[in-house]
Amino acid sequence: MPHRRLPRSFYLQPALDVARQLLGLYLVRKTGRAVLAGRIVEVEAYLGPDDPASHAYRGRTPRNEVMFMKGGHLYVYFTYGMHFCGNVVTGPAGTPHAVLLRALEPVDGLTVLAENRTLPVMKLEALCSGPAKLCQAFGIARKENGTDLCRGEIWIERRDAPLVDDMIARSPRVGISKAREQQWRFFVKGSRFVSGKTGRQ
DNA sequence: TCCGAGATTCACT
DNA sequence: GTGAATCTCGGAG
Repeated sequence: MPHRRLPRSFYLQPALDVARQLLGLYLVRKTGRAVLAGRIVEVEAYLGPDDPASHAYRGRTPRNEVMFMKGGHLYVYFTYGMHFCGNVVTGPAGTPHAVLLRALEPVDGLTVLAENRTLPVMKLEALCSGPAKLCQAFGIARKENGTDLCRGEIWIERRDAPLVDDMIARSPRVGISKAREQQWRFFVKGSRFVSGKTGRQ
């Protein structure tokens, strides 16, 4: 199957649909040294004004401006004083919905991915098993905020057949205190690469 | 294996 | 000033 960057139309769908479909796809970044790639195994949807846990719940600010762009852009934010997290913006312009990339299964460029982590990473499972870890491994930081996944050197592509529903699980989102009742976290059932304790769901 | 706390910057109230 | 869509280490059980 040819490796192909996903078209804009994919990202213009509702956030929950994009989140579900992102599982099993590949995040790719081309750098001067290598091609980095990881299979997406865990995501969370954030639904803007309808979602108290979303950064865009209280409207537009300089920080969340990228979320209001049209789908297909990358929203990178800084948190806890030391971490970056990456989101895929979804929906048409003016709809501040996004999908947080929470965990990847490392596939290509493993050496570079490991070098990018500030601490030595002995286990493959720990390389990208968390939103801040995968951003660090892929070198995603402040200057990547606003990157267009349809044009830039970072993109998402399909390599395998889509996952069937049986392989996907849902749960409440992680690390937030609001809207805990919403099951807007999606992950690949049984994957060793989801965040948290190995194998735990 | 589980739980508690430190690290450390920024945006928003 | 406060708390945050987190990660890691160290100590207790």
